[in-house]
Amino acid sequence: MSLRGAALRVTRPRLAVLAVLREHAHATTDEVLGRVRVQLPEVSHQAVYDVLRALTTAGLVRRIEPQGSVARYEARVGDNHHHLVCRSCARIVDVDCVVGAAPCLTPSASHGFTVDEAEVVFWGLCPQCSAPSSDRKEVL
Amino acid sequence: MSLRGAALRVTRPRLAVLAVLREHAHATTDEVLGRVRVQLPEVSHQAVYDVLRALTTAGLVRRIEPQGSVARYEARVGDNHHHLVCRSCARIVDVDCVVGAAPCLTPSASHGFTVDEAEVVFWGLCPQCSAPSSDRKEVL
DNA sequence: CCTGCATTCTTGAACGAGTCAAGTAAACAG
DNA sequence: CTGTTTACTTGACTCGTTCAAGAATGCAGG
Repeated sequence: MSLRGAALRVTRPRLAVLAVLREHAHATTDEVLGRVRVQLPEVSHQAVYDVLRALTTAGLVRRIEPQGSVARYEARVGDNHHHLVCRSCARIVDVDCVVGAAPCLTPSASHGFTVDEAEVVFWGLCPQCSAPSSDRKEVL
Repeated sequence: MSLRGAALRVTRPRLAVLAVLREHAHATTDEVLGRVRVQLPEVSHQAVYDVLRALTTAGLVRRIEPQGSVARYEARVGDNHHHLVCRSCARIVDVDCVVGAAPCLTPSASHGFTVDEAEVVFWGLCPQCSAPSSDRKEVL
């Protein structure tokens, strides 16, 4: 069990949050709370905040914050993958590391910084939203 | 005057905000407000929020929101440059487009998305914070 | 140089994601 | 089983940002 491996106590809320994130990537705290409550109706919102923070700190979960969105979480960690975000419907999909791999993740001039991660977000329109007159779902 | 070019009325608050951002890149709304008030003590915080939004919409200013930070603004626009952020002191510096240019800005699999922008944030430690025992300024 | 209207600014309240704090409950080492 | 440490519950609160109504200002046209 990954919780034990991270020296975290195994509790119902933690197991439930992990299960939710494995099923539903890029969920917001609120969405996680809602889904966790299907199984554990009594969990508090504070518990979910605490759990998400603990899991993030332990590296079992990754927190992302695309512009204009509240924090979202995903259970896919350790592979430094990136995200593609639709400007229209806010859909998020994972993309593997950009082509050419490593060279892309080095800034041209690092100004003396020791860089340990390159975070990439691709912005655009998803297939549904870029289709001329389909039943797109506009955000807002 | 860039304001006229963007079909925006020329007002004191707008001129002041633009001037501040040209001097101080990556300033928060609050920092902008403080600096603007040196010249125009009466401006309201709402005016600064409105101005920043108008300038951002007009493309005269760019809004960035690094993880864990409030919104920041910069007057350098149109060149899709990226940012290097220090995990320790939160310092932000600009970096030109990553090496190799264009190829880096194409996701390996676009899942049908029409991508129009690749936003890159490099995380690490600035020279001061990565120096062994200098007088680093920790954030927090 | 005026006039009038649309836009912008002032004032003050409200919103919402996230955090703090104190006390109760539960995990797990021994 | 017991005790201690770590989680969770409850409820208040912070802070960046937005909303709303009315006053002020920029500027096109006369």
